Amino acid sequence: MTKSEVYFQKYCRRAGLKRSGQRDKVFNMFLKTEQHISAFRLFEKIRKQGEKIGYSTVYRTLRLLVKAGLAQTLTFGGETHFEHKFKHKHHDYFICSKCGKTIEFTSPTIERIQNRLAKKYNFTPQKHTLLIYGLCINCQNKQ
Amino acid sequence: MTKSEVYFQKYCRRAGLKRSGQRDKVFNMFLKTEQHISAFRLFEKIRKQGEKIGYSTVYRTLRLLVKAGLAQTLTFGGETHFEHKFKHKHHDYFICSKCGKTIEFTSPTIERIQNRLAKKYNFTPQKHTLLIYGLCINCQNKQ
DNA sequence: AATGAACTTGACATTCATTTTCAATATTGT
DNA sequence: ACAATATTGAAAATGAATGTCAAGTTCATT
Ligand SMILES: [Mn+2]
Ligand SMILES: [Mn+2]
Ligand SMILES: [Zn+2]
Ligand SMILES: [Zn+2]
Repeated sequence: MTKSEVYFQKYCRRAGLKRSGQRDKVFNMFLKTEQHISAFRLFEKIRKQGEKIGYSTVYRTLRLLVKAGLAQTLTFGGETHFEHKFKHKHHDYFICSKCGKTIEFTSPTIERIQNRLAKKYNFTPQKHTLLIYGLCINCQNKQ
Repeated sequence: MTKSEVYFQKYCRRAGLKRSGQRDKVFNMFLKTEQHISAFRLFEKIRKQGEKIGYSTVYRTLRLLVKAGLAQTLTFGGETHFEHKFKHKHHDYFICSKCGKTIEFTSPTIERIQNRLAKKYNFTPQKHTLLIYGLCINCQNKQ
C-alpha cells in the first residue's frame, strides 16, 4: 500500500464511503498516469485493459479524488484535465497550440511574487494555473 | 472613428467581409465594456438596450474579434470570457472562488521570467493566462 | 450465514456553453 | 437594377459535465 492508497482509503472511510472495485480501478489508473489526463482518456485507458467501467463512475471518482486533495484540475482546450496533487510538486505549463504538447516548468521566483502580490491585494490564494500557449520546437519548424 | 474602429473595419475589408449593423452593435458594446465579459452577458447587454440581436451573431462576432487581434479569451468558471487586447495592457488575475470577483494585476518580473523560461525550453509563447483562485477580502471574512 | 440500511454502479437523460445549419435577408461592385 | 456573395438568427447539433434511478454491492449487526 502506497501512501496515496492509505490516504485515500482513510479519506473514504471518514467520508462514510464503502470500498468498491470500480473506484479502485479509477484510482489505480490515475496513480499509474503521471501526466495530467482527461476523464474521457482515463475512461478509455481502463476500458482498453479489458476492464468494465462506466463513464459516470470515472467522473464521479475523479471528482472525489479532487475533493480528497489527491488530484487537482486544470482546464484547457475546452476540457478538464486531472493531475496529481498528493506528494507531487506544483508546476506551470507551456502548451503547444498546434500539437497540444505540454511542457511543465517551475519558477520559485514566480511563485514568490504571486504570494507577495496576493498579500498586497488582501487575497488568500488557494490554487492557480499559469498556462503559456504558443508553439513547441517541432511545430515552430514545420511552418 | 477610434483607432480600434479603423483597425476593425480595415481588417473586415481585407477579409472580404461586408459591413453590417449587427456586427457593429457587438463590436461597439464590446468596446464600451472595459471588463472581460462572457458572450451571454454581452448578448444580454445589447438586448437590454432594446436592440435586436441573435445569440449566434454575438458568438460569431466575438470569435471574429479574437481572430482580428482585438480581443482575447480567458476561460474560467466553465465559461469563456472576452477581454480587450488592442491598445490594452496585459494583466493576470485573482479570481474569488466564492463570489467570482476578479482583481487584475501585473508583474513585469513574472512576465520576464516567463519569457526567459520559454527561451530555455525552445518554446515560442503567443499568449498566456495566469489565474490565481482563492478568497477575496470580503469572502474571507464572511466565514 | 442472513439481514437490511446505506452506498455504488452505469445506461440513459439532462444541462449548459458553444458551434453549425440553412433559408431568408442585406450588402456591394458593376 | 442585377447578380454574386456575405449576414442573420432560429433551430438543431455537438460535446463536456452532471443528474437520475433501478439494480447490484458492501458491511455492521444479528
Ligand atoms: Mn505556479
Ligand atoms: Mn501575465
Ligand atoms: Zn507542438
Ligand atoms: Zn469573493
